[in-house]
Amino acid sequence: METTNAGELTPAAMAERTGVSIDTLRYYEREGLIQEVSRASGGHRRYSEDDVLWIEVLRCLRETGMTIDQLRRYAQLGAQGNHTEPERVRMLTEHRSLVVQQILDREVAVRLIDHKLSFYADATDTVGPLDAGQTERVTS
Amino acid sequence: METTNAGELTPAAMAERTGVSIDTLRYYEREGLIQEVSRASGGHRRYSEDDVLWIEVLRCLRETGMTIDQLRRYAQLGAQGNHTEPERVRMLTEHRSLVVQQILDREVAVRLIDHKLSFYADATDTVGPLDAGQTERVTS
DNA sequence: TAACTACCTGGAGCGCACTCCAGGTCAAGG
DNA sequence: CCTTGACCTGGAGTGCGCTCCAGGTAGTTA
Repeated sequence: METTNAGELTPAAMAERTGVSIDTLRYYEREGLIQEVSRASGGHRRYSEDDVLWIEVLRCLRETGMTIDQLRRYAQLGAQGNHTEPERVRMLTEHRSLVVQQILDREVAVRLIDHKLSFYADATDTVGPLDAGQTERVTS
Repeated sequence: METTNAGELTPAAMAERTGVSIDTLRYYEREGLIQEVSRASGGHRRYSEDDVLWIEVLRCLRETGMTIDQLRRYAQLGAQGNHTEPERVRMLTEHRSLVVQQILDREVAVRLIDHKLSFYADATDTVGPLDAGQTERVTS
């Protein structure tokens, strides 16, 4: 096996660590979400521990609905230096309120599901035809 | 204008009420998510108040990640009568735990964003070059 | 030396959830 | 009667985020 320095991860190891597939890692790099991944002899990628942290940030933002476009912008701002901090803060603040809203929406969803479940629990098997359709009453 | 009975909604009115576009309403119907929408003369759809409630349930489940395939299955179970209740309960219960997990994930995301924001707040404008990149330290 | 394995690149393909379009119908208003 | 506008249908198109593939290279193992 090709020698691997301490703290350096092969693509396979990186995929294992982060749960992001090798293809997706390359895709992120192509799209400008990850900069300058170092290379071993033969051109093989070697990811650092910092790369791991960065991927975890990307995934966290991505999984909460930030688009690839926005992630690219955020990454490029980071690469451009300190003067871009206000814009990065703006992006994070905006995304934060989006995520907070997602939480609120999902809390509503859980309550709706619970309501429907309690409806089914009450019904046991003595329900009439009114309950058979798509629209047993939802509004409490 | 074509006569509209009380409590009946034209496609345009339905879109307005539910925030779901006319095209998407038709798409849902084609896909079997909505059954037997009534028609006015000339074949124009007329949605009922029950349809409104059902669409709101669909959107609630859809927006929390239930796929069209699963929604179709859920809708068809509803149309098949009471004996499908156990399966519907199973689907809702499973989806519920997915949504709960989404909430937990998003709470983690908010904390991560707050951490990064507090990092920026501390930095004011006296930061060194170490902070410029993609990977200012994230782990507390 | 030959085979094997992990990785490389550029580019095509895919699944999902819509979204749009062409061409047509039909009731109401002028 | 003619125009207008909301709606109809079947089917094609779109954008996003991956995911896969062909053909090639470079170290390691037998």
